[in-house]
Amino acid sequence: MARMNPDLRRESIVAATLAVMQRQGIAATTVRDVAAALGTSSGLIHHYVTSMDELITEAFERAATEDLERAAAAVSGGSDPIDRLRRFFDSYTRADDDSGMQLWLDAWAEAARRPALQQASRRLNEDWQQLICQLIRDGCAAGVLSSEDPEGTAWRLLSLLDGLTLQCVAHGDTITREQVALWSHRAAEMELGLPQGTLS
Amino acid sequence: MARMNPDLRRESIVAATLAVMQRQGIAATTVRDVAAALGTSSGLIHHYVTSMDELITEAFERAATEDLERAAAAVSGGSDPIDRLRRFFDSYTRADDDSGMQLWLDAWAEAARRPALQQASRRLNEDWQQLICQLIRDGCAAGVLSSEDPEGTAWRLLSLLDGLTLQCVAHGDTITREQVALWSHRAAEMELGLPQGTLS
DNA sequence: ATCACTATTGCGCACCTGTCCAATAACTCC
DNA sequence: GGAGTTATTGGACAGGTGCGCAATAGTGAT
Repeated sequence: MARMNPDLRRESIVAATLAVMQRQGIAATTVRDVAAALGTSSGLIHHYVTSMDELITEAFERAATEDLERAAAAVSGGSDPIDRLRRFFDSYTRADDDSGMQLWLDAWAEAARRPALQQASRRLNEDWQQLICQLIRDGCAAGVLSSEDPEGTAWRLLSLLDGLTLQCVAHGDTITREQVALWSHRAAEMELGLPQGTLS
Repeated sequence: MARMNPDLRRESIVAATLAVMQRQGIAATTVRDVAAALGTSSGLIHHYVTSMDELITEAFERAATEDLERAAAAVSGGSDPIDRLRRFFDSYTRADDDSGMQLWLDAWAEAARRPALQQASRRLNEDWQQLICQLIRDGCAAGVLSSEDPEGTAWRLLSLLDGLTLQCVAHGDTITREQVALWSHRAAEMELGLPQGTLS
């Protein structure tokens, strides 16, 4: 393989690791797979990364952070709180494929055994909850929706989305993506005192 | 190791497998670990079981089925639907430790790579949903609660419980068991047209 | 053109995995 | 007691794992 700028090389390693993780799952991601995906040798990976654990955590953290930023971008701009809420559910529900969520399933399961991964996963979940919470507070301030416990409501909505998507990804089509969207809308309408159908 | 009745032996192998799975996680459970837990040799395991995959699926299926039956037992008897609902949430929320739910996290993550496990997991989830659904229908028939979509409501409540418990188990104490109970009660009250505080 | 530097290689090491199998030990029945 | 059955053993096998390291090749400065 041609020589490469170290920063770019490290970048490409993390990117390749992420791709392998999404395809094969965290537990089945090996140094050799990542090297093969890059068309290089396994030794090179260890020249840039001290351990496989560190690499996996870093790749997950990057992917998850990008997801969050995408959601944050989706709800920014346009000041109608109801519309921002709609856009939030859209960005969560309309993932291109299941690999993103499958990565979360892996991370949750592995968290108990990988402290660094647990810390990253935990922090990112709290950020998601804060994103929803802010959306609710803004809507309350604007007077278009109501919640007597924005923090709790945000946790309930996030957990419901996680739980529904989980069914979707882990069990094939026990429930469909359309149902995830519809049902999370219904729950949000109940939580926020909105007329049924406002979000769908 | 002393000779043992084949049926009892098989029983003990599945039980030992389950114990190892709960301690180390599904992915890290090996034939040798199970054999060591029993104080026997690894060859013995394969004398009773055709493959490791089959063994893991069987152990998970047994543990999960027992959980479900415990919940079903908790809601049977006593005909007050509200009280049965309360008992259901109690039995789900008051697990002795986290290892039971951790097993579910593992199963959901592994489901994508183990078809037999996915099938078992899927079927058991549907059974849980049916259990809740029947509870709701009974309450509707008795006129003490209302739901215009019992199937959907059951999926939402189950997914919410899964999502909340997930946060609890995967992320330490991001949210507490008490909050899981309280928040799922709130959601159920909203879903079923019950006055706030009915279930807590 | 020669040098120092370092990105990259590819193999070796120790260890782990599921599965299989001949040998052995323990039990039952005659 | 001897014979037949089978539960149990312990190691062999082929393959996989993360990691380390001497050797190599490409690069920029002198």
